[in-house]
Amino acid sequence: MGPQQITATHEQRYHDQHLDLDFEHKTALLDTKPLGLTRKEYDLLALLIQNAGEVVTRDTLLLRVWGYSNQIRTRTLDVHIRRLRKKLGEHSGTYIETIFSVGYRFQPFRAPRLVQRAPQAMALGA
Amino acid sequence: MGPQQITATHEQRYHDQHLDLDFEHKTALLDTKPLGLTRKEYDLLALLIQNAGEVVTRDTLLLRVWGYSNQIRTRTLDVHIRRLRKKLGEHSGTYIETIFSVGYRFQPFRAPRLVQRAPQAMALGA
DNA sequence: TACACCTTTTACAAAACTTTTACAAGACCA
DNA sequence: TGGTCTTGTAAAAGTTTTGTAAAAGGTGTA
Repeated sequence: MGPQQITATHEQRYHDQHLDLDFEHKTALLDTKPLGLTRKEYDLLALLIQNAGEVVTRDTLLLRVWGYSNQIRTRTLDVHIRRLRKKLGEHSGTYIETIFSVGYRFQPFRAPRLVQRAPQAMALGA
Repeated sequence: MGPQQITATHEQRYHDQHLDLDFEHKTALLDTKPLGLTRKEYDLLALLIQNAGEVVTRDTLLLRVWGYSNQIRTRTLDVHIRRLRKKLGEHSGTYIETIFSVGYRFQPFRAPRLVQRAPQAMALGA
């Protein structure tokens, strides 16, 4: 089995084991089923995914998704993050990470390393 | 049974299990019965079908079917969609999808996947 | 002209979506 | 550990978009 098959170049799509985003058509699938994101939810997720692996600042998110300039106090980002996580279901924990006092980070799915089975007894002594 | 028989090439016809459109003669059949569409209704449905599977923007619909340029506020599209759905009857729900704040999408009919029967016991051990 | 049919508008209801509010829970630091 | 700041959450409030029924407006035709 090669490296994780994650296609996240600067192209039209994001793809990993569970999640598929089509940036051109603005659609999102989770385990092949439409995720049913609203527009803001999609924009938010897309921005995070386009910066997968990197922290995206709250300020950046509020600016890029909402057009809010700095210094606006609102909880709408948090609420949208929450709804996104809800829709991502059991994988939300591994996907969207909170960076305290900074922002959020999307982390591409990585299958848990397969548990290495104990090698068959091979007369290794002991 | 082969793949779904949907004929939607760039030709003269659309065909699926219930619906038949003849683009040349501008006729529409639902379960072999004439659908009795008016001209605008037909144009609307035809345009949606010619973009089956993809979202067609309200703006596009208003432009291509009505010749309306942007920024015209009218509910006529909605009214026509409604009458189309009515004529499509019980299948309207699966055919014409609303994409909130964007437009509509025609989705070709797909028979519900047959429930896979449990395979006969095959002595797989255990 | 009168009728039949089709299209558009109007006005409101309903649904979908977004933002705020209020507070709980969690994280960080002295 | 207590205080303070940040994030999570549920629910309410607000906004925008779509659905719907009915009326009004057009168009063609006998």
